[in-house]
Amino acid sequence: MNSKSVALPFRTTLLNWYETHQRNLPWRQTRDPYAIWLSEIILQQTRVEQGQGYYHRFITTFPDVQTLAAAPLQEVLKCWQGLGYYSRARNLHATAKALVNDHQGRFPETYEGLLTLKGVGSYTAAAIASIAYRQPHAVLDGNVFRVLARLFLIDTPIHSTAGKKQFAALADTLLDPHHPDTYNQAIMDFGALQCVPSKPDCARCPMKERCLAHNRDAVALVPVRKAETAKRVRYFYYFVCRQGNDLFLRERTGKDVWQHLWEFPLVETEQPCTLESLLSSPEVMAWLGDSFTLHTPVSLKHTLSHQLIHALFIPVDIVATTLPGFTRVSPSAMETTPVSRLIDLYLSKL
DNA sequence: TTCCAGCACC
DNA sequence: GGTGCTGGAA
Repeated sequence: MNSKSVALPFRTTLLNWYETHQRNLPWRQTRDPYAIWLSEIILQQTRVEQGQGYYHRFITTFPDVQTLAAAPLQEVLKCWQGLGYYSRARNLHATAKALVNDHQGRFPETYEGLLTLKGVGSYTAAAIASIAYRQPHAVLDGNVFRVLARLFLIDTPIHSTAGKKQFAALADTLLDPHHPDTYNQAIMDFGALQCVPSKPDCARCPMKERCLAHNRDAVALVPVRKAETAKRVRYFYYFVCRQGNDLFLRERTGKDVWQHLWEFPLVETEQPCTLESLLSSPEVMAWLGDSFTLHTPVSLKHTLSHQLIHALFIPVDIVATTLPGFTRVSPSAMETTPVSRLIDLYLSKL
């Protein structure tokens, strides 16, 4: 295959399509690296429709890198609550502080410099370099993998070492070096709107004549991904200790999900267990004290990328006014306390 | 109810 | 290579 001979007609067709189909997104109205960086971090693993509301809240609350750096992490996490992959918010905050403290609040102006930022990998570095600085770096996100795998009928697994090399080389050949910003946004929009993951409308596709997957009836077969590993199953028993309208929570620490988010007293097991056995454990007895009132437990199932959590929320009115190791949180203080989607969902059902 | 899409770090 | 989330489509 001679990639160069297909690059020009591909770019032309793509840019023609983009002129009439491009999405109007708020972060496309700027070349401010801060705004572009913020939008790209939010959009990692996140759909544009969901990301827009968060982007608006962030850019309003933290209009520049100085404001973000000066904010407490808890405020950033609260703004991020519900978006998932909370390390993105922690890295966002850490990077803002590093930029302000060590680089006068200015962003690196090269791809390699951008790569040194926490939370910025090859995709995000290429996106910022091309969109904010118009440097010729091809982005390779899920959309681009899909478009290229279909057009050139590539069945190399996209995340294998060989696949990454092959797709990166191809993407670099196709990139329009004079308009890397427009080109990159065009191919991502093309993947998001036209060359969609399932049942794309190939009859209306401007690329169909030269799409190998379409011509060979193999659109559904590519891109190829590696089989994913089995999910870990965990059982969470949350004791929702209540003192009047107040609740007791603590911050999650350690190398696990939901770092720095807050939660109720928790017993975790690998196997399901009975409420009776939990109530006889010394830890739980210490939380509940001698006199308490149990209420009907609420069961929720929560799926994470590599885990399945069976959660049981057990509301208990307790007599004690303090719980060692926990913070007593009033309903109004809950408004500023970041919690996981799981706990948010439980609270919303009350 | 299940499946699936979407990057970075350790 | 394993791990971190959520919401919308199927």
